[in-house]
Amino acid sequence: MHLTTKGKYAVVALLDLALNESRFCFVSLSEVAKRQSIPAPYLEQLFRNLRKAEILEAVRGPKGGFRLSRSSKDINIGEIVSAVEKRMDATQCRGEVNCSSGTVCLAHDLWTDLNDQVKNFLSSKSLNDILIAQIDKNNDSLTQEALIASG
Amino acid sequence: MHLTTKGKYAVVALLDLALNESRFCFVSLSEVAKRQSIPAPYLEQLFRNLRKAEILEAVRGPKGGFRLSRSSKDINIGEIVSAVEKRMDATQCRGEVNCSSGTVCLAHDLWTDLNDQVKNFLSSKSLNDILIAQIDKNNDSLTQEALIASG
DNA sequence: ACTATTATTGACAAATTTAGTCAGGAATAT
DNA sequence: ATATTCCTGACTAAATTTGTCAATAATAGT
Repeated sequence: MHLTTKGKYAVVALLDLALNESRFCFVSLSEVAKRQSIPAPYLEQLFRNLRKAEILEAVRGPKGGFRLSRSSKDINIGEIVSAVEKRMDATQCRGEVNCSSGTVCLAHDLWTDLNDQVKNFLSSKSLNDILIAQIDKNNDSLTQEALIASG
Repeated sequence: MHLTTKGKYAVVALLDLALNESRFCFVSLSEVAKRQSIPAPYLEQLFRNLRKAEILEAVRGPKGGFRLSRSSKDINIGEIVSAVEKRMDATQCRGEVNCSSGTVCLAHDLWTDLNDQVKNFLSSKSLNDILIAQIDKNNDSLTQEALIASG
């Protein structure tokens, strides 16, 4: 089970897109890359995968760019991560499929369960959920600061 | 967050040890390695870490070998995995600690939560839990077979 | 004391994966 | 036309994982 910068970059980039897109406006890859400090050519690779997974839509040319192909409420973190990560599945015992045959893999169910656990967690969160949580948090800290300042 | 063969080998090896040890008998590394098809010199590295983490005890010389330093009920999968995996922590945003300073990492809490999720799951399972589950499973399938055979 | 067995240590090497780069091409608004 | 932007495939470098090796230390049995 591998969660690398790919998955993290992808999620952050999509959050950035969700924040900065408007219905009729596409956001260029280079803007996102710059704002989030992600190497642009690297992000291209990731966006490629996200487009294949029908999470992103693109338009070429000037004023072109990317936008989410669905509402941020209907895109969950799990699908983003598995669109860009190739080895997210923890099930494979040493990469071989015939794990239960031959020598029994004593821990097979353990890894299956862990896998489900992670998958369920990531699938239960939408892009929008993350944004809301972040905004709430900022408001709280602003309120805190205001209270302290006024205190 | 990386779960590699190291973590999997370690868990399987300890399960093997738990199954094959008796209170006064140490099991040699090479036996475990052979039974579980793990390259012995590689397993040495892992056992080194498991001993440092005080999960294993060793005795050298003939009739020497390893055994669990505690009851299998008191060893959880989480500590085994973190004894051998160096990058299990998913929190770090691109490896940097100062994530929340400077540019805000929009997804920071997400990865923290995921981390907790995995950590809690793995810590909640003891070696013994896994063994019991496996034994129950085998009994069930034996019962199934017996039922089928008896027609 | 000698021998065989087994763990201990540190360093090394190969294979794989991740992370990042590059050059050229295709679409499109102006 | 031209500049902008996405699209594609291939490539490189760095890091990590996986596995190996050789020499040493401890100990049981003889």
